[in-house]
Amino acid sequence: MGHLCDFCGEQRSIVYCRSDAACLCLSCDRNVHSANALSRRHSRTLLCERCNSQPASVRCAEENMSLCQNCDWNGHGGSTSSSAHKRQSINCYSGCPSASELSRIWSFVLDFTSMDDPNCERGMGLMSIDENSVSNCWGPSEMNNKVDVAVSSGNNDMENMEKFDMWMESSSMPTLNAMQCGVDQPAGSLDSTAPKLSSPGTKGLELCEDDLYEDFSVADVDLNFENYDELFGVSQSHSEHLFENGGIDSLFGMKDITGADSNCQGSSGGKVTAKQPACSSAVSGDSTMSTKTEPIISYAARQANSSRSLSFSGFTGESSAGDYQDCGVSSMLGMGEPPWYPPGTEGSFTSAGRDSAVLRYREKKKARKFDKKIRYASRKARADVRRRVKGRFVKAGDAYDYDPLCQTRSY
DNA sequence: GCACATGAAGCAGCCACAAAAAGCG
DNA sequence: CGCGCTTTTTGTGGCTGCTTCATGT
Repeated sequence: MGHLCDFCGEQRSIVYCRSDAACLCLSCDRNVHSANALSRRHSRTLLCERCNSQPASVRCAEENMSLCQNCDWNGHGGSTSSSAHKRQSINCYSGCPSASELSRIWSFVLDFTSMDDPNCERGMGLMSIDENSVSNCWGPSEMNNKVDVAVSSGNNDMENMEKFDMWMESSSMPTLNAMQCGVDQPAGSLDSTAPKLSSPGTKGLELCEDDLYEDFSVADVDLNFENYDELFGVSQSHSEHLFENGGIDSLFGMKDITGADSNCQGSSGGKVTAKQPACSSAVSGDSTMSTKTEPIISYAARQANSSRSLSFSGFTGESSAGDYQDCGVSSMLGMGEPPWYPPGTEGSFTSAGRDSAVLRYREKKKARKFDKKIRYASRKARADVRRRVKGRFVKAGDAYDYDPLCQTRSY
């Protein structure tokens, strides 16, 4: 018997809500998170069945258990036999799925047949793709999808690239485990095929100090798919069909991670499309959308047809980098979801190796500075003695209102 | 709880010009 | 390939105006 629900204290907790930091049974999960639009956006995932306290990040097919990162490491990190276990990443969901949908989708976990609730009829219509599920919804290999991550901030500044590199270096993130895609396209829009991403509060993209993986605060990254139909040109029934077929894969974005997923090469290989041209199939983040108004029609979407590029905007340059401090691509990391290491690559890290990587990351992070750097002292020296008018440089000999040398002002 | 006003904070852009970088023969 | 010259690009800081956010009424 696992951990009891934090809310009712009676049922076994199944779901972990990151926003509430609570372990909930499915019934309470549904009740709590159907209360309002805000709570529906809470990111939830399965609860680790080993420690019963942390959100599960992977599911071990051999042990038939959902495991958090730590338990996964402990269980699969060292032993060669167990490390070969076939595992699947588990991503988060939000919204208020109907019980029947849950029952279908989570059939491998448990049976929810007694949970049907007409109050939650929106069901899968409110299922949102959170950061994690995007990677899967966009790119199951069998769908021949390709996901390019374009990190754009107007112009793709190197700071963001550096941050992306840092993240890639430290985690070798194999998937786009982090996006909650939003679509806010008016019906009939010419560019209706181009879903738009936004990340309200992108400034909040931040890495906390606690842990390399737990650092990624994706609660601040709130990207939702809306208007799924317009986006993908697929009816909801179709999407349900996709869920049916995809099962938990569709909901949690689980995918087979024992095999190299070509769809994730864009991220796993660190491929970053610096700037994405406007294109109908592109997911442009240039225009922001609000996730707080329209009913969220979000799906762990499997997009079946085209290669799409996902671009992120809202990443600010160094001047504002202090706000998110670390990884400009934290939006690409799932709901605080630790990245998955494919076996044979970083996934074969031992615990010591991981500790070493974490240590290196932290040292590098500590050494990182976001203060303004003076690249040319001579230019600074020159600027320091330049006369100005209202802060602007003036030509030599022109009238000025501020002279740094004598601190005189004409006003 | 909502609407509105106010203040604080953050940010981009502007300016001239020397230094650095790039281009060319 | 290296040199010298010319042209182009870059970076520097204080201030303003704008936007966003928080707080109070």
